[in-house]
Amino acid sequence: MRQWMLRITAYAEKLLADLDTIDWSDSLKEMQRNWIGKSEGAEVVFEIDGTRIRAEEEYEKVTVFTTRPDTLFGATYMVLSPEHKLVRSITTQAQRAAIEEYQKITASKSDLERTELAKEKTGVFTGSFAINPVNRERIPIWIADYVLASYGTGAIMAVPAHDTRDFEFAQKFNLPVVQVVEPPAGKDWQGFTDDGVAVNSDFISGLPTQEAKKKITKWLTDRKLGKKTINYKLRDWLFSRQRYWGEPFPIIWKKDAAGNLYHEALPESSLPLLPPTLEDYKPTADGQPPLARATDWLHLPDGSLRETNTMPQWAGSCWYYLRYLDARNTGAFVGKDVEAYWMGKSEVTKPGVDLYVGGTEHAVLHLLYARFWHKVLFDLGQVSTAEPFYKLVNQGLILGEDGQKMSKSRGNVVNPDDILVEYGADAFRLYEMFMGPLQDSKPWNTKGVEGVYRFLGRVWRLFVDETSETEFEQAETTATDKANVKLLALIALNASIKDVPASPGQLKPLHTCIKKVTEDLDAMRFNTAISAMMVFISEAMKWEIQPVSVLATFLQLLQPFAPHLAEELWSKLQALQAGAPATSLPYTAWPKYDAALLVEAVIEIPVQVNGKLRDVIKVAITATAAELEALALKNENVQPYLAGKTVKKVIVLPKKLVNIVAV
RNA sequence: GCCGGUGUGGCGAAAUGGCAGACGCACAGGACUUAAAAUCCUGGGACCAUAAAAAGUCGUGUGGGUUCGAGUCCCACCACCGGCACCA
Repeated sequence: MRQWMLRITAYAEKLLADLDTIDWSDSLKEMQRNWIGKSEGAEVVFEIDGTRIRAEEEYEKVTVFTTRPDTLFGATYMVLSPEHKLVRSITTQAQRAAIEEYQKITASKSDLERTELAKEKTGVFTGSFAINPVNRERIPIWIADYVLASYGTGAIMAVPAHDTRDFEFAQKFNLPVVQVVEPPAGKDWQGFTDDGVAVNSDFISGLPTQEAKKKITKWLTDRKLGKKTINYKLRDWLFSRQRYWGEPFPIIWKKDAAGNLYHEALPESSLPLLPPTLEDYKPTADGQPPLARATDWLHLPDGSLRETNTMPQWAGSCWYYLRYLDARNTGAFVGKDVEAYWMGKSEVTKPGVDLYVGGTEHAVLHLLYARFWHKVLFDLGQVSTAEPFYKLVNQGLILGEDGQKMSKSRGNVVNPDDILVEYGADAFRLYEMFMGPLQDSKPWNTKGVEGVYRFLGRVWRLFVDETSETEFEQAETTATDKANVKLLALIALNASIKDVPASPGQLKPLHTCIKKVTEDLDAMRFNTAISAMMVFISEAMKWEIQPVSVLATFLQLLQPFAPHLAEELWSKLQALQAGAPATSLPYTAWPKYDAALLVEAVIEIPVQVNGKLRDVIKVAITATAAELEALALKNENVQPYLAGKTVKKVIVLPKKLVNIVAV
């Protein structure tokens, strides 16, 4: 079957290097690094003994990949993957049956079986020998399924003394183990896989691992027996599917004069290419993808044929954030100006998507694929930035009430719809933000929703007159038209809310709250921002008169957390404020706090003796270090702890604390 | 096995190296009520003590270390969560 691949491996290096330029969590970056799996090493060419008849002929050769070329002198055998193309030609007559049997067994195993049954090493000797290029030693060539055809060259040199897998294999099949690395004192050289010093290795003996690698790689390169190589675990991306639902490829197939097929991209003028309407979405009888059923669509007037594979689901998720910027643009996938405005860097916007919040389940696939597409578009000059998502936050998983992952089988699923009906969207939203840090996984607790629901109730009662609410409720029960919005007009504000200037004692808690909420929003610490608002409300409930200006500012702070409630109360407040323009909350300027209002005249200073708290004293904020020290030393709760001791030192931090060191 | 993260009351959690447990849940006591719900007030880490308190001792997974002072910094270990896993 002919399939399409995207050459993501060509971007492996950029995808890896640019991780350093983006603000993602370490764990996420690490997952991508592991997925890309860069490893530096060398390819080494081994000749196969007995594969030439005359001296002037070349031997058959096998190339292996190793990250430890410095251990080449310790290679005591070689392993090819069972699928390696040379296996057939080098297998001797005596070994042929055993080899073919082993290949058959391997082929019948799934990838999963091959790795899960990995405890015990298996393999078969081919009967042939390779020649170690550094010392001309003959080493046996085996095949074994612990060597993967898809990685490196599909062949390895085995150094059992310094590789765990090779060591296990050598033990099982009684192959020789030769030490070529001297570990640090106290460690056994057998199975030692870290860096050490080369031994028994001719011209690299005595060199530390890193230098030994360089020297032997150069030696091999000079003699054309090998070269420095970088390998990636990242594979090219199989990008076609044989089903209907997916974007069709804008590709057509033609025949040249000799009758050979070749393909061409559709011109930009015939984009976007839409899928044809089909009655039947199944593949054709002869195994063609469903699109082949649309004969009118399939055949172009000039005799060429359309590609019938479709793209996988990933295709859309790789660029949707760009299309969203300019979704109605019929001339391009996104307008250049629009793209530059939203994705480019400016004084107000960060480069790329400002903030991307998503779950870890996308850590390697979606997030790597999207970065790849974006980089291709960037190299084509179609987008302004090299990365799509400079700042990314993984929200934590909400677990069931039992602390387990929610799942139907466990029966611990909480349906948001039920919560919305019971407590409303504001309470639901507020609770999710209040539960704890955004990035953490944490268990759901419906009682906790009641807590924030009660807080919203307190906010409501701070603003709304109770008797008017009762009237509203009665009117609502008797009303014939339940949806009558005018009934809401019955709800009146508390008489204690007045358009009067705020006192310093009222401004201080307000500005404390503005500061905390502002800072916490920036750092996405929603839980502590909400806590600050709870503290403010408890305070404001104690006041006899609530100035409109103070409550209005509070609503601005509440708006991002509980938008519906805040907007409703805001509209009521505006009626009280003479000449206030009728604006909607999200369009008002975010409040600023006045640091001067937060300063305390008298503060509490903890007094410690040898680091232990003994008293707290109240002092003027202006108290000097000398005054604090004097006050602390003569403090009656402190005195007993100084009795019979000498004061060695007194640590005084004005506005902070006093610590007396006494021995 | 390797990589990343997290360990603080009964529970969710706070805490620029400086009063551990803010805020919330659950719980207990009280007020209002004929009663309940709702609401409001009060209490609360553990231990020891007491009629009740005060005072005291211990306390942020475990063991060390740095510091006048460590939940916070350093070293070792344990447990849990997530990811990768014969990648040479």
